[in-house]
Amino acid sequence: MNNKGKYYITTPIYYPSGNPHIGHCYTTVACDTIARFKRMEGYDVMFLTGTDEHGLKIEQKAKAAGVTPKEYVDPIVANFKRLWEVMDVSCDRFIRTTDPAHVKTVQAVFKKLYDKGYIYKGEYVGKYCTPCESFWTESQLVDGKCPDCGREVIDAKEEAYFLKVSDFADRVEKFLTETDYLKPRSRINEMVNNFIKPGLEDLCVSRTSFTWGIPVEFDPKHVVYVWVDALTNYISALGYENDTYNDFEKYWPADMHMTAKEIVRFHSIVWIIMLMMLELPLPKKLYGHGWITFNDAKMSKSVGNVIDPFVLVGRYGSDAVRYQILRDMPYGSDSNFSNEIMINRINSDLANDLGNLVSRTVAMADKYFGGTLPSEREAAPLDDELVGMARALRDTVSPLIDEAQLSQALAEIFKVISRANKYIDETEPWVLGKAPEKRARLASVLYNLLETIRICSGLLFPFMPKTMPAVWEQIGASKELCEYDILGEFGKLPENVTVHKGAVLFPRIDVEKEIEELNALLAPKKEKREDEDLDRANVITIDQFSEIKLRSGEITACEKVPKADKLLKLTVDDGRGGRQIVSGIAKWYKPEELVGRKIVFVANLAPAKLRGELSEGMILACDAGEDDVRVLFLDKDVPNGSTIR
RNA sequence: CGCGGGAUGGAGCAGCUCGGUAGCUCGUCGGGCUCAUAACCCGAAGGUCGUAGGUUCAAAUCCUGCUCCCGCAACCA
Repeated sequence: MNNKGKYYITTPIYYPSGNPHIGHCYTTVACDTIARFKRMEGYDVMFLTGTDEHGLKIEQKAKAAGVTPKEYVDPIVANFKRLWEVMDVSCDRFIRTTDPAHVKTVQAVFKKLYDKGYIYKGEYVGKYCTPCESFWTESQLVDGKCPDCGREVIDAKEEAYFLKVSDFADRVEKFLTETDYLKPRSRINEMVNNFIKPGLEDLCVSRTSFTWGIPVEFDPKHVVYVWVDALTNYISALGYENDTYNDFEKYWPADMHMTAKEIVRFHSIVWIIMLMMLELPLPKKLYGHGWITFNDAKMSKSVGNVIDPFVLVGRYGSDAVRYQILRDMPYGSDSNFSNEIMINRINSDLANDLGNLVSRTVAMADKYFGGTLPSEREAAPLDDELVGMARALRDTVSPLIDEAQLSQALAEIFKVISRANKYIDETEPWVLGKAPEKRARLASVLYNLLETIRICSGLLFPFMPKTMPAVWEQIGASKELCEYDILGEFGKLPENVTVHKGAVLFPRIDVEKEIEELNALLAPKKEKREDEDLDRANVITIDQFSEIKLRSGEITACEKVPKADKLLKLTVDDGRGGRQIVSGIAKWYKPEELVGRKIVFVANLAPAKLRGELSEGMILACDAGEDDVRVLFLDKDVPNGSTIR
């Protein structure tokens, strides 16, 4: 194997506020497959993944759970690592933003950008509302007053550092439109039209309102905020500005950053600008993939449709899960996931086509030749198409891998597998087996099949690293015979190859039975327990509760807020002359359904402007299952304005 | 008129850049085969290519209007 140089590939670092889900699996497994393929091709690969552990949300969750942020995050990070092990993810390095090396790099990068004048302490005149203790930008103000409480605001200097991204707008736009960096290309317009053309706003890169983060060295009451922390992982993990690692020179720039589409924005604009500021080489490719959706809804913890990857792997094996999610994700857009889709895919492709092809081929070699092929051969024109396809396969697949077109790559491989199944029908080995004078012809047929399987399984190895070695064992191929260099050649198995019948590679799954069992298993009891634990850990006193003034009220008028698809504007009789409340329930209630109904509202909530409409209070409603919300209605005879306690 | 993507036989998708036979996978039905994990192979049924116009000898493909879905952004107090 000749060395072709280096290849650096990264997943995003994941936010460990909850356990990993199937969406994390997709990105990571896709990168793993590419990493394995590039290694096979002879590249010196660095495959990085990790976790992004700082931030307000984790600080809050930890507090609620009564532990330190690090204590909160550690077991979740361990879960990520365990999942990657179970999924056969061959990452070379795992970076945590809490690693001392990363901390050191972020501080150095922050200082460097500051020294170069790209990071500055916010000096624009911020508007500050003293009672609310909140900063506002000019554009957020309502009639020049605090959008929260409507009171006067004063000029104040915001204590935050900003990254001066605006100066680089032209250069990033040029980079995005004139290079091959961002894929799929349709995202380029999206980025340019949405974020660059309207004018890039300087990015807030430090916070003083929470402490769970990397302190700014020269101004320790600030912690570094999100993107400067998170994006820097791609270079801190190589040892840029730290001594823990030392392969920055070797691996940077990245050959492939892969992310889901929602953070393409930060990887295509902010990251590029940061690197320009640091005068570092720019990464070569960013692929923004779609989401795995479940019944057409975005994968989300709150909707409760998370498919536990551990359960799936436990039932079908890591290779089958890897195969399905990679096969069904179209390039650049979303893919739908359901138990049924997964099982059907496993059955039809892996069990029926691939597994069965291996099984029938090996069985025939066993039956007709006692497992070892004789060396006589007799070719026929019928062989040409299959042999041609198998020989060309490697060079068809390889460029697809470079473009992260994994689904397409699998489709190409399975075309050949399909052709091989057809070839068996055409050549009718069972007929040849009955005629002693056709021995040589039969040997050729079986040999062609075994060779086709060798090539396909070799190319499938990066996708399904656990099962393919079992295939090699069965067709009598050593690992060396499945190396990349000879996957483009036909006829590498020894003439007198010996097969070994083995266990069924991918057992067929009984769809209906399996779905029943899965549904029972995947009932969302786990989520609920987590919620309960949080409730118990997060108790308040009766005094705290009584600070919230709940009152009854009657909706006397109701209309949609224009240009807002979630908002309804309610006029509520509160027994004191009435008030207006804006509520985000337009999706579930029509205005006319609400008029005349009695509801519960929070009477002492700070007023706010929503989409230009004043809202004084909040009406109570509850989550009612997946994507449904029900308002709490009261009996008709409750007087308006009564205290609720 | 905030930005973008989509609407193709029962399901999921390709085709549209460079107009001229609507293709693939799954499912359904019929047949073949028996080496194989009731798997494999062949064939058939099934599509006004969202809608209304326009350009053209000819439009799924180009142009215009409209409807509906889906992301992002704003907004769920």
